[in-house]
Amino acid sequence: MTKSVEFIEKLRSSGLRPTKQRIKICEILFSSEKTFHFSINELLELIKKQTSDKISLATVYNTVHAFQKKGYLKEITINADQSYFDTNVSNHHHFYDEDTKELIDIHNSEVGPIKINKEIPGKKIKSVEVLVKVETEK
Amino acid sequence: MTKSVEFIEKLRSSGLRPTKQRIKICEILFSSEKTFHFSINELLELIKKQTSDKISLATVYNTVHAFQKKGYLKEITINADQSYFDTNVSNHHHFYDEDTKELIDIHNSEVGPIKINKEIPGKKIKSVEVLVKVETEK
DNA sequence: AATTACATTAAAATAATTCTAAACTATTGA
DNA sequence: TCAATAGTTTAGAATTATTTTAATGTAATT
Repeated sequence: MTKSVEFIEKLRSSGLRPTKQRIKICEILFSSEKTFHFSINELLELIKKQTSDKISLATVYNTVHAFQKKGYLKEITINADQSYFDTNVSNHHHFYDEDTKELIDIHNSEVGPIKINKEIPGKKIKSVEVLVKVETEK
Repeated sequence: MTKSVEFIEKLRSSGLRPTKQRIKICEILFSSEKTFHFSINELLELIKKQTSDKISLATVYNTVHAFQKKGYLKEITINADQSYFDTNVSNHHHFYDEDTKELIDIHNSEVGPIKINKEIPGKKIKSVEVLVKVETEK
């Protein structure tokens, strides 16, 4: 359980002013060791549940994007319907169940080395992400 | 170069009425051996260029989704901004250049076997897709 | 404490996509 | 062949996610 002072430090050190909205969002996103996935609307719901003073939708968008730019959040793109974010910013992969819309982490160590036998001159690999689509057996 | 009669056959055999809109879209998408990626708007542009009678936006959406459901198109999700579709429905992977927004196919044979050392009881793997993000070297 | 630069906000704007319901057309079967 | 029907197309309205605007508020700097 990280404390507000640490979030203030984290924000300030990355050039973001520690406003009460940002601190609150940090608390929601980064207090637990456990990482998780969320959509903007799910985050809004969490905010509503955890605080009485409301944070505007625009601020939630701004903050999430700012955190993403700083590398505190990672965007996950599963479908084009909506953006999802991941508080796990380490290099990892995902299972996605199209039936249940569930998204489950696959740790990097749970995927064997991936060999890409194709090169494009002038282009350098930044990341390799695996998405495993699954179905729930009936 | 596939001919209209074949598209009519293809449509009919998959339970889709061969309307002139669908036949035209088939011609645009499936006439060449080469596969390609497109967004709905890009497809609209292609339609405008290749025919005088216009096809409504709703029909383009309907048709693309119908073709996707029948397995003639595959949706590719790179970012949440927009949907992209691929006329290459075989199992394959992609390079994506975030600088140039370019999307390049990686044939299945160009990726080594991918070992997923994680199982989720009750869930069966349907597909394994690799997205390799690249940057253009400056 | 005053200034300045950055943040937050509600509301409006935008963009992609879906819905609606009326008009149209391919198919079916008398 | 032709009417009935079931599926299709369409323009435009509706919806949804996201971004912009511009006014107000607040943290940092002097």
